[in-house]
Amino acid sequence: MQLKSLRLLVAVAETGSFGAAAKRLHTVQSNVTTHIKKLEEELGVQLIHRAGRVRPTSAGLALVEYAERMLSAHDEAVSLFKGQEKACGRLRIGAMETTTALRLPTILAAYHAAQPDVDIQIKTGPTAELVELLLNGQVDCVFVAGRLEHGRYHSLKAFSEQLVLVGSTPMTKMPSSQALLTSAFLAFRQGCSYRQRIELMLASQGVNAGRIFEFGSLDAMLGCVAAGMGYTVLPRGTVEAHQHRFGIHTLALPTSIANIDTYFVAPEPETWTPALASFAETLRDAVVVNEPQLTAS
Amino acid sequence: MQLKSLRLLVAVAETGSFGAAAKRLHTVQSNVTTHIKKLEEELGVQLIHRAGRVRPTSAGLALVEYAERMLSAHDEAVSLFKGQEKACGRLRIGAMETTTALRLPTILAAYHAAQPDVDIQIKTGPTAELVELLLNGQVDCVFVAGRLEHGRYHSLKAFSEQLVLVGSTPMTKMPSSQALLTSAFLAFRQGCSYRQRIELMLASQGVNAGRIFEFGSLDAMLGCVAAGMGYTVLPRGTVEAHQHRFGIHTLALPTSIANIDTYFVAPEPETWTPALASFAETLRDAVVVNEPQLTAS
DNA sequence: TCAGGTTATCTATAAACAAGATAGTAGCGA
DNA sequence: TCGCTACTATCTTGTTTATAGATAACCTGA
Repeated sequence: MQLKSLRLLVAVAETGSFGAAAKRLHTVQSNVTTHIKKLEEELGVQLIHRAGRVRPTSAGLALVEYAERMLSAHDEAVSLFKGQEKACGRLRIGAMETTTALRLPTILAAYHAAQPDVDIQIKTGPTAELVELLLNGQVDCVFVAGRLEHGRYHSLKAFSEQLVLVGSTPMTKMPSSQALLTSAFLAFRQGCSYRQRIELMLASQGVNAGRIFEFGSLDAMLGCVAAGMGYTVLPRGTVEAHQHRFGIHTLALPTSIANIDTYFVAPEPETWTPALASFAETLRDAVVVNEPQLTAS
Repeated sequence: MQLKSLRLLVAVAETGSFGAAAKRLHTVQSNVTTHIKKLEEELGVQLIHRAGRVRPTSAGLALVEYAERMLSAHDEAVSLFKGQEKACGRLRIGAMETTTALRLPTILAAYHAAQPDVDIQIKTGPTAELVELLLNGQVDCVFVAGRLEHGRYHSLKAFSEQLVLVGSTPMTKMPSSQALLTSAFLAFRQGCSYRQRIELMLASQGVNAGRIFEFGSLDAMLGCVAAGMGYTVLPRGTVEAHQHRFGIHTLALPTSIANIDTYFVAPEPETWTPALASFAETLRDAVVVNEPQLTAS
């Protein structure tokens, strides 16, 4: 059973004529006859009343209903890839908690305005987890800290963040090693690249990582820092966006530790759905506006 | 885009290998490559990651979802015709009010027990209307009074009914012409063959059809007869089935007027869905039990 | 019965397909 | 780094299938 034959069957049922069906689908009447006949032989049922008025039999009518389901699914699938201008379908994005909170809203708003027919799904998690999701094909693209060395993946430097130390009291210089040792550190769960930076920072101060509490959400973490539970390390922009809600204070970190780049990573562009391609374009536009010195690889 | 290619795509996505997909669908690996490649060219997107693990790209995953919709519709359609033993789908039956009330329940119960997966739809109406429905393909088969002369239709004498005169008082002989003239007659709406019999009966008594009230339902009609509104003519069996609920009385009519045959009419058997074929069989069995002298044409 | 329109059949050409053989490639382990 | 293995891509060949056009058969309505 071929989609071509079913399309002809539907056309015959609708036009009530083999010739008209042939014309509609740009072929000749003899081919319509052949296709219908083949369908009938395949199913062992007469599908079309030929004598007098040409119209579908009960069996034909029943098949037409299924044919319409198949054809509409087919046409929808085709429009997923060949839809002109407007993309449709689904876009699954993986992003770090901080990126989701700070950077994505603007971009998603712009994207949704451009492509209202795309269903957007966001999964948040630490870098390592996101890379895993991408490798498993459970998301279409991710925003992670650092480019993915794995070949056959497309990386685009999306955002540059400045990490700052966040505490509950104003700071003018780095807390003493003693203060750091006795304080707790709050970080995202295992795998978050920011957490590595915390450990790096502590090491640079000659302090071994002490107690590190793990959090799943940004709000919870900042709330706890504000409550004096300890320190954390976050992008400056993220903190500033929330500073009016929490009683928190920041301290700049040394450049070598502070600078952290967020990359947009996705499989090769040849594998992109129009929805993803369009998202990458939206992202590129947004990045160019913010910092013209973008790097693709 | 062919169903065959989509089936291969799904198999590749599920097995994670071209060779395994080929084996599953009883073909060779080179054909799988060709089909997938053709799909990719057609859609302008890479569907399968070939390097390392063979797995679908985001685009491939999206297409697989549509493919599954198409294929399941296809398989369902095939099982509609090729399903062994159990028929499925839909059966649209047209029947007269009296047949529906008196004869169908038994048959439908037997049919439903045999074919539980068939959705049954009943449309009731007078003979002329039912024939119209059948000719238009809006029902799959009908029960009507009299065989359909139109060629290319399959007729089977299903039931023989004895029409009786129904009134609100006990009758031992035909009411007088005078009584008939001053009485109202209750009948189904225009097109009901029983109504023609009423007029025939009145004519045989030398009376012109007087007031005839039209009803849409049997219950309403019998209720009105019981209330003394007038006479009606109905199959004996139908009346007997309802006699305990209404205060009504019957009088046998002359054989020439009384005998009326109900036929099962459907298009040619070649056009039957398994659901309809199975129904015809159930009916034939039921008819043989009741009156072995059945006639098919 | 005839005319007009419609479907079925036939045929030659072109295209598509399936299977097998072979070449190329990535990943793995020594 | 070097094979080894398992996999996909490509090429070839014979066969099947699709297409368009011409023609025959058919039905319907006048």
